[in-house]
Amino acid sequence: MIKITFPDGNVKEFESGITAYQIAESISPRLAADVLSASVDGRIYDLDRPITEDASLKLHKWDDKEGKYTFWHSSSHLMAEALEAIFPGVKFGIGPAIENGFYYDVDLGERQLVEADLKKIEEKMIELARSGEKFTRIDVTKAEAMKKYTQKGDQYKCELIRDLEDGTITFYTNGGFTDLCRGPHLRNTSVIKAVKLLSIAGAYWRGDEHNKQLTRIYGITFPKKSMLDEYLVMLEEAKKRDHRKLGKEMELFTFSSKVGMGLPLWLPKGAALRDRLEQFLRKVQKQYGYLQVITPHIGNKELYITSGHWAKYGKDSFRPITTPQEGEEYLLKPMNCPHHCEIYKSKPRSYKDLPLRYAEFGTVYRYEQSGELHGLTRVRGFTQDDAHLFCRPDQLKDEFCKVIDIVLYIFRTLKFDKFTAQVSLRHQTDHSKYIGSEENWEKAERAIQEAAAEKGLPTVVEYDEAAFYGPKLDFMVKDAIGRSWQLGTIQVDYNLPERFELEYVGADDKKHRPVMIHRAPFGSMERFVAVLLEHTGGKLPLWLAPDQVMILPVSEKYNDFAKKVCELLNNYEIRASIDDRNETIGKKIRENELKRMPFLLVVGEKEETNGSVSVRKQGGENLGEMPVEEFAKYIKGEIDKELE
RNA sequence: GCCGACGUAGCUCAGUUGGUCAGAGCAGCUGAUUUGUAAUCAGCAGGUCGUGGGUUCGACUCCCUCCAUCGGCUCCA
Repeated sequence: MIKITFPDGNVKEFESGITAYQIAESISPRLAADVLSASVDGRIYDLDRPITEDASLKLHKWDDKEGKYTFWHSSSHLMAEALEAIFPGVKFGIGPAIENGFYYDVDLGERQLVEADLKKIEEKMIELARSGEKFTRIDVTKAEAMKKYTQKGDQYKCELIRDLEDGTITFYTNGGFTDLCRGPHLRNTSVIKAVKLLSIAGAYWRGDEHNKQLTRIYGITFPKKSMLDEYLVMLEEAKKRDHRKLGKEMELFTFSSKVGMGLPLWLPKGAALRDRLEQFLRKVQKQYGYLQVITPHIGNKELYITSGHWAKYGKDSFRPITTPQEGEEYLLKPMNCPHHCEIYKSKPRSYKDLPLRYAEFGTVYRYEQSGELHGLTRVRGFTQDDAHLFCRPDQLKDEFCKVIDIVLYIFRTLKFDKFTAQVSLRHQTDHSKYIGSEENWEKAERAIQEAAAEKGLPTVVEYDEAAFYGPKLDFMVKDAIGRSWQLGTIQVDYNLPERFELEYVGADDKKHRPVMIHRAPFGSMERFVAVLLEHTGGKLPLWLAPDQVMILPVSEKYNDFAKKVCELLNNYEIRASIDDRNETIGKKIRENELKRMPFLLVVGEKEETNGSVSVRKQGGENLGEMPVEEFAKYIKGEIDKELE
């Protein structure tokens, strides 16, 4: 008999060799039907794999990450089986489960896969899934494994096997398809009810561009047809929220191939929106003691040799520009920190001066590969909401807390309710690649974690994710339809103070080296606007909306009254304008609704007589007739509420 | 940069095997209408069919080059 410990602490005895599936069955048939895989002592197991020793057991269903992972991983094998049936001789790379679904990298030789083939593969997958093939696991020796794939002529699998340790190699078979795989897998394919292959893409073998490019097929599967439908609706929704589409519709920004790819042009409404965001942040930063600075768009190459960026990024960057007479080399600034360091150095600093917080909406230029550019989220020229805090080591934690406060305030105001923070620390044992003293690193790593804990941030700690110059804290937000985006970042830096020989005179009258914090709560104005658009679907909060109020005269007879209303609202600094086109009121309402106008004011004979407006809120809610002044106060009140 | 897809009017998109196929809706302009909470009517104007070459009696349609866009890969100070 063996003892099985359940997540709730319960312990039950079972015969040795029992499987997770049998245990689930013993609890309830319903559970047995739902369970997809299990964790045995923290390692994921197939349901039919015998358990022979005392262990802790956790059963995974569709709702668990592990359950989905198993489901999709098995789905990728199912797809592989279908591919082999349709395209005999296909060679396989790797086929893992990913966050949303799975993919398989395959080598189809000379054959070209097109989108139309996906349908065929889907159908084959459904057919195979229906037949309820079992997944069976066998242990094989390295030699056997090698032999099989050498015979099959699949050099990719051979390469994978070469790196594996003998005695740990397993094969999984479903139907006529056998794959090198660690597992775990579903018991059989019949639980896969809905299949959608989403796209085809190229992917280098092992992610190395010197290797052959394989065909990557992305897909997703579900245990219920209705779940697939929901997922497809979500994808449609995501398409509607695409910031590139919204940016065009709302006339916020555009691109021009003549200006250059990845170089956004902000249109008047977009520029105004961005300006409001900047003012918002400026105001908060002022309260937190930041000092606004301005630095030029270019910097002498020497500056970047000093900072080390030239050595590390120079060759992959925009080439330097040269002065015609002296031949001096200048770089378009790829970051603001070196400039800010020189501001720090502009005069001797005392410990009493610290912390010093320099903020700048600094526009930077970075060369990104052409294929990597994407709307406003990946561009070649962008403006960071940058600031550099120079402080004493003992001030680090406090400064960190304050930065977190700013980030949280921004998230709260802009209704990013779901977020997490990633703490990126050094490799747990190997510290050879990091600059800065052991003592300072420990202090900083502790400071970040304590600050995050004090502020109640939900955090995930990742080792070996720190930059060589310091640990960092990155913020991830979830948008309204559940997608994750990385926004702000806070980074500790020991490198630049060293390289720029930054100093302050301590209370002991000796020279000390300050610590630097880089931080950008938005990340960049471009990226933030993009995420905000996708989060809100274009329905921006009132205080940010490019237009807040549209006045709709019932007919041209009331244009003069509309003008008066508009002026009055403008005097209250409300962004109002008049739709005085010669159109029916119905059409004006429809079009302004489609433009997501927050408030529509209908004015006609009744309103002119009463000096009032009839208020319609975006979406159709009718707030009724009210005096113009009252509406002005109402809307100001709504804006104040948003900014509380 | 690499692989694949795609590029027709300001926008969204039709255009069959190369031969009345240069089209529609919206937007724009002109006129009529003077409108009460999601599309009033009529007319007009808009495109070297991304670019450059080639095949052909004839190319939006077939082939090649380049450019841009989209989906990925790789990278991200």
